[in-house]
Amino acid sequence: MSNRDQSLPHTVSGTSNSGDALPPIGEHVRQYETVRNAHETELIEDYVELIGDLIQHRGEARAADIASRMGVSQATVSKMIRRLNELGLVTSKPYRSLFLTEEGQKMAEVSRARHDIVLHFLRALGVNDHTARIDAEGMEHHVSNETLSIMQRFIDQQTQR
Amino acid sequence: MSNRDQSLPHTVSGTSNSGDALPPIGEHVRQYETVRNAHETELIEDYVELIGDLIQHRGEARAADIASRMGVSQATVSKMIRRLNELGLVTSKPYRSLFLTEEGQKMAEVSRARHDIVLHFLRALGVNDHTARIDAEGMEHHVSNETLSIMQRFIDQQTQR
DNA sequence: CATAATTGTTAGCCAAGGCTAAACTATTTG
DNA sequence: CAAATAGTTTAGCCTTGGCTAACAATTATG
Ligand SMILES: [Mn+2]
Ligand SMILES: [Mn+2]
Ligand SMILES: [Mn+2]
Ligand SMILES: [Mn+2]
Repeated sequence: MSNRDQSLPHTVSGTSNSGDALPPIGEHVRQYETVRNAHETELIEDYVELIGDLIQHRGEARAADIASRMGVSQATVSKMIRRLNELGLVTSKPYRSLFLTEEGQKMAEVSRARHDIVLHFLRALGVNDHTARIDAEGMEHHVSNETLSIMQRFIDQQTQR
Repeated sequence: MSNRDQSLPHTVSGTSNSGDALPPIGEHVRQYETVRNAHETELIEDYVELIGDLIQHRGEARAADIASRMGVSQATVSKMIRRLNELGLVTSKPYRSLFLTEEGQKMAEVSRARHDIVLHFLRALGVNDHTARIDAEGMEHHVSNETLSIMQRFIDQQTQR
């Protein structure tokens, strides 16, 4: 299993992390930093997006539904809702269902739009719907606007042809 | 996936999270679960991959280099190395540089191969190299094997034409 | 070769995101 | 309408992944 053999014959197209020298330190740091930053907002975005979806499709967002859809305990959801509250993304009265603030709605919208682009892109690429949904749920938080608009272009090309 | 949807004029290509009913609970849970699982191994993979790269390009992997490339304190790296040790991925003697175990090398290889495919794919798609590197660093951990092999196919098509 | 600089480790702190168990509130139903 | 059920919150625990400060070891240098 050495790494300078022919084990990856097809990836010849250009620069690669394995074949190349390491990136300059500054850029390398920025890569990891960007990922760390994304991870700080990921879960929040997923919650807000889900709350928006529940309101839209079910009329209301209740903590129990969030818990069962996320596959997580109600206690976990309750704690998270307090955080979302402190962040000014939702409003909630005790034992009542949730509402998104203006800011929360904005975030839900942006997140859902991005999520949809990634999902549609994967499907346009030829990925099976089930897999595409799973991959999109994680990928969506790590896709730059530049990549997003290229994905959108790709979707448009694939679908109107 | 459900149908009966006439909203969303531009996203016509198929099912969308926003226009559609919510996914069945079981599948929805699996999406989030997959992301949570990925997040458990992400950092580990990045460390191991970086250690492999440092050994390959610099001859050795020292904690200080890891810290400066990851943009993180030496204490953080030291703590993480203990974990990698416990996981059987690296061997290390105090104040000495690091080595990957068999298992660590395997993980480094797999991670790097996957990372390369994602990076090459983004570049083949038309994403600027700098952006592609940043996006790939996060996306790589959320891409299924199915999607990976479709990406590889895409790369091949783009480059030999 | 003694000291300075660099590198690595340890201790102790913090926030996030999980969990279970127990208490509390609201809703449904006999 | 009282009791049972369902939903929500709180308390307290755990792990991960950051940090700073203090200390220890190694390596470089005058
Ligand atoms: Mn997501
Ligand atoms: Mn992620
Ligand atoms: Mn990587
Ligand atoms: Mn990565």
